[in-house]
Amino acid sequence: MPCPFASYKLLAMKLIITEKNQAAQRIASILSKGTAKREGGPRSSLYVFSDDSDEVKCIGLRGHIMKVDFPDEYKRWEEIEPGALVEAELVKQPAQESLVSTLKKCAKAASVIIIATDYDREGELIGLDVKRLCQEVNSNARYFRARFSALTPDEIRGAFENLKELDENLAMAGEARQDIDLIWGASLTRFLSLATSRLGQRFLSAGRVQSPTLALVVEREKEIQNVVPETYWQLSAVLEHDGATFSAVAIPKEFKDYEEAKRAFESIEDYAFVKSVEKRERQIKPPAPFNTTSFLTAASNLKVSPARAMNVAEDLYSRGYISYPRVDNTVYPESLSFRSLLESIRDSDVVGVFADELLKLRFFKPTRGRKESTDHPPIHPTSKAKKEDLSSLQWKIYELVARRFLATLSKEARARSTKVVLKSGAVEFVARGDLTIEEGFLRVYPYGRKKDEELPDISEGDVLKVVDKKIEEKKTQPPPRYSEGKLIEKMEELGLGTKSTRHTMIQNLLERGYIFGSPIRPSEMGTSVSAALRKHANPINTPEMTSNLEREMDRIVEGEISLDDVVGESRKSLSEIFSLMEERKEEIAQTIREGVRGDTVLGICPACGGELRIRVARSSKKRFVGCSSYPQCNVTFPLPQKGMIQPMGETCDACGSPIVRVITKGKRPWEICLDPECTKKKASVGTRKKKK
DNA sequence: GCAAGGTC
Repeated sequence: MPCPFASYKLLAMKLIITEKNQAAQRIASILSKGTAKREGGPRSSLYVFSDDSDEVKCIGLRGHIMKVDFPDEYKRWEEIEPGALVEAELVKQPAQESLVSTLKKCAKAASVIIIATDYDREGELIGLDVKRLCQEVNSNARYFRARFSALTPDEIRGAFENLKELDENLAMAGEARQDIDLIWGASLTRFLSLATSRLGQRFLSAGRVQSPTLALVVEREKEIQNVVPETYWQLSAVLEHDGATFSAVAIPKEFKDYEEAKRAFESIEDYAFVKSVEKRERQIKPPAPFNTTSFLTAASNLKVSPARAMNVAEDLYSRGYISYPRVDNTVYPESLSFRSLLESIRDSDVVGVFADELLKLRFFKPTRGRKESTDHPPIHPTSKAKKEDLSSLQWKIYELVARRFLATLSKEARARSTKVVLKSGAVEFVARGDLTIEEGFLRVYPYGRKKDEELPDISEGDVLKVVDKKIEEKKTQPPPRYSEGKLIEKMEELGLGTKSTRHTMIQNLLERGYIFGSPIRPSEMGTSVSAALRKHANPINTPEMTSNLEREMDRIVEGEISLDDVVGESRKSLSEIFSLMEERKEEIAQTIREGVRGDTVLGICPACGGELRIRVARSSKKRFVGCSSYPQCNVTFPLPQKGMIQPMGETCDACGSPIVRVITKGKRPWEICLDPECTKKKASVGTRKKKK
């Protein structure tokens, strides 16, 4: 018998599901006009309110709610041929049991379920996972999809007044990515690790994003080593005018032939004649708003690694100081009120005064970046901050974000550049000056500002005294190694990883001992793993694997091809790779082992000039450093037993022993010289004690 | 103990 109250509105319950707590809170607040209440303690992400007499529950997930994995019987690495993973079935499991049960409990009572995850492919996938879970407990509910591109009242109301259907094809495209990443990554990781007997924590990994990223670093190192430096000569002179001196460089900048350079050099007279003076004014535009990549690059320039910068930014975000830090967008949305943002940071330490100044403007003309998307607004401060409330690193990041935001609303700077061409003997010289004449945004955003290079006031026809002249031998420079910031930029350019994962990828490569140092260099192990992948599993070593996958995913979205087709094809090509790789297993293992051995060389023995290597004591199995000239030389040093040891290529100026870096998971890397008796070390320990 | 992608 139908319940007589079935159509009574109070019995209807709407369930809204978002991808993160922040979105749930905002949506509940907007739709309820501020009346929504949090249910289940301060750390819960369930919000309840009523709307047109319906009860509404809004629940915030924490990213993906399901994870994909191999069935249990594939768990033990040693007992399964890695090649077997290529064809293995995949299973989906709840990623967070407690969230799944809360979700199901709410779904049971709901008549309408609205999926309001992020408006992107992964958001659609999370949505499909949610729908499947809810359908297990409630087959009668109606499902909708709310799509919004910002957590603003207009966008949110618009999305909920105009509900759509879940795009299952888009979700399947995400599922294809998940499957392919797991199949390729896990099978190749296990193959490399098993072939070289590196199991446990020392495993060797491979993946669609990490391997091409490692290859970038390895390739750059190869380029650097392959550069045959060309010698050239450069002439310069120091000139004087009214007591002020400046230097000028001869044209051409590079003399390839020494005799020619010498002849030119010898022709330089005691005086130089000013042939021309050219002055130009130019504008320096304020920078574009921060998205994740440009933020991480800027932080990297301040010597804060992307991984740390991201950690701090997430912390500042969760405490309300800055906006959501994972964004692609570099254009402020219309809905952002600059005036109220400026007002909310005007009491900040250091940067508040700049906000005050900007508030005097009648309207704002913010800069725009090239990337415009609708995910989130560019990173900006959301409330004032006091230095004393934050750690020094937190303050550094807050200040960077706040200054950048203020800079995007500030006036351009103006600079005057001067180019002076002079002649002395047979040689023409050029001197350049650059002077900021209007500071504009540079006052609030001085990062990376170039120093003024001032030239004295010179006019055409002047005759200046040559007070010094030089002929210098120089060498062409190899391309520079990547900084972490530059590597993130390069990854973005190549489409590798996402705003949320790029910094973690680099962190991974560092923690696994594939890369090290700043700027980044590959370890011998990283180089040999990359070489092995390039030779035997090349697709995973190139950015094209990602771009090809993107194309296939687009076809899934268009309904031209199915998830199974794409994953099936992918399995087929991986299986071909495996059959060849298994034949060459010993050869691959050999190459990588040589690389690993290469990394045990820590430097030069300060006593005999031999090689200091990491060794393992036969009896205690403990590692230590020993000299390659043993038993002639019996220099040994102890080593920390945990963590990765990497040579820094430097020696301690006090004891002459090599300096190494110790990397322990979860800790900050630290550097020490090998000699525990080193006087410098004792001194520094002493000062540290004093501080306490 | 594998990947990459979300988020805390």
